[in-house]
Amino acid sequence: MQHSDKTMDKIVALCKNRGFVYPGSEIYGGLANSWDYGPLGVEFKNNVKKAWLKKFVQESPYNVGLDAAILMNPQTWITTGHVSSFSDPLLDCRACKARHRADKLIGDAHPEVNTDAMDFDQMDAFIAEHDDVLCPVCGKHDFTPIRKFNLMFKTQMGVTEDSSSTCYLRPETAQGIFVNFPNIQRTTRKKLPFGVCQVGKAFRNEITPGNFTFRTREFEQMECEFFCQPGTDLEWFAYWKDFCKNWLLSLGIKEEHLRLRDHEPAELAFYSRATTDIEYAFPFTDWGELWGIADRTDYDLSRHAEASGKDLSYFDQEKNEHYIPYVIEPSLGCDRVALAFLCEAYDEEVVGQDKNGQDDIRTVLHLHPALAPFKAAILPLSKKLSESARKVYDDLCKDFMIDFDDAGSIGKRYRRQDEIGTPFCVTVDFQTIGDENTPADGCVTVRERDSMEQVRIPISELKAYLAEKVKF
RNA sequence: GCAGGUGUAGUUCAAUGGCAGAACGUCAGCUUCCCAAGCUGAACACGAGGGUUCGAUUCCCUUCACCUGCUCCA
Repeated sequence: MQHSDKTMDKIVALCKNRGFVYPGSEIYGGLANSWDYGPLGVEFKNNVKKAWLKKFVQESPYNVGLDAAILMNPQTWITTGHVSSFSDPLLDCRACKARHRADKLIGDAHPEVNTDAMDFDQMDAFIAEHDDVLCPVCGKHDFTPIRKFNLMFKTQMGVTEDSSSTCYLRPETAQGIFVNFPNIQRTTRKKLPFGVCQVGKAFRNEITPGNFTFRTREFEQMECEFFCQPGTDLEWFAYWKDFCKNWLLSLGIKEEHLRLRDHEPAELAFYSRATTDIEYAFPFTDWGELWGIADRTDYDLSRHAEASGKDLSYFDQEKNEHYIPYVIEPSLGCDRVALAFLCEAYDEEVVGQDKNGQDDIRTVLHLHPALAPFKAAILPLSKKLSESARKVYDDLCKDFMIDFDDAGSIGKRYRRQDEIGTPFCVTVDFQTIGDENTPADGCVTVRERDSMEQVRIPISELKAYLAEKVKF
């Protein structure tokens, strides 16, 4: 598949046109960078989540699920450092208007200075006193004061607006898992290693969101926190890297569109021992991060144990000792990976020439059947067959999400289904029901999206046929 | 938030200080019946607010959204 500059525009247009994704609050002029998943989009995205949960929970010998609250005790975010440091010390160059991070500017000019130990006022003062801290763009020393961008959404718990009720929308889902670690371990009687998986919304006041649903302020994460014995963490780190990559490949992402990028030591977050990003070749950028797989050591549980005063250690029966588990965190952006699947699936095929000799283009989403919004569409060959086709639909819809369409020519309906990624079209024809001369054969034609090949199948076998084809 | 750019049906494009057009798409009817056929008809747009003007989609201001950078890392 070749992506051109226009590819992303076309995908966005298709999304809006067919009901995958609409701009949020559109009738009021929109809301910056918010997107609503339409009727097809919600099916698709739910399928993405289902496929993730299937491999990470249902079929996993290690993992269990959780759905923690978005609103957490605000102390959580003080403990994690989000309240104080989930914000970047940004300042602008007055001369050229470029924006920089103050800690990076200071670090560049004075590598010996530990900016992590400085607060914003100290950084401001340091820059004012050292005129060798220069703008990397224009080389001048003329900066605005540091502006504080706290990336957390604040809200009030309770009806009175006093500060004691300040609450935050979670900026990551992970903490809901960490604070529940003892509960989950006790109730599931799981022994290490085991993981806890969660799909849920998180909120970040990004300075610059963009690229359709790639970076949004409200987004959905699919995270696993995998707890293991210290010392085995790097082994498990490698295991989950592989596992995650294979999940993407098994759902149709091509290997050449994926890249595993190990973080340099300097790039690592302060709590992380090792981090690898799985990146995808989006049409709008060279590589965009899909999945961050991090070795978080015992940082999170230790901090929570310390701050809460509760014992979050694990008792290892075999070794007869208590210890804080290490954590491997594969964290996947749900909206991002959904977008990657769409980009991967999008294709325009030349399927012949029209009557003017122009290329006849078939737009098709080659989605994995498990991800496709509709598994099949029931298409009566003629409107006279609509009633019989309805019966097929009524029966099949109990087991599958399917569509019914009897408007327009059969070719047009095939194209519509191709464009939304429906893997199978089932046509009910005159032979299916028979007439005074021909006995009914009770068969329908099943047309496959990618090959466009057709097979005749008895209606009685249709369910089993589809079930086999769409399983993941 | 800063700098630059862009806003006309769902989409792609027109035109205009004085009734905003087309194509494709959508819907209805007729017809056809296995890969965007045909005919007839219909619905649908000047991003929002304000100003100048007899009159603004057009000129001015504000705002909102989108695109490109800075920044961000799910």
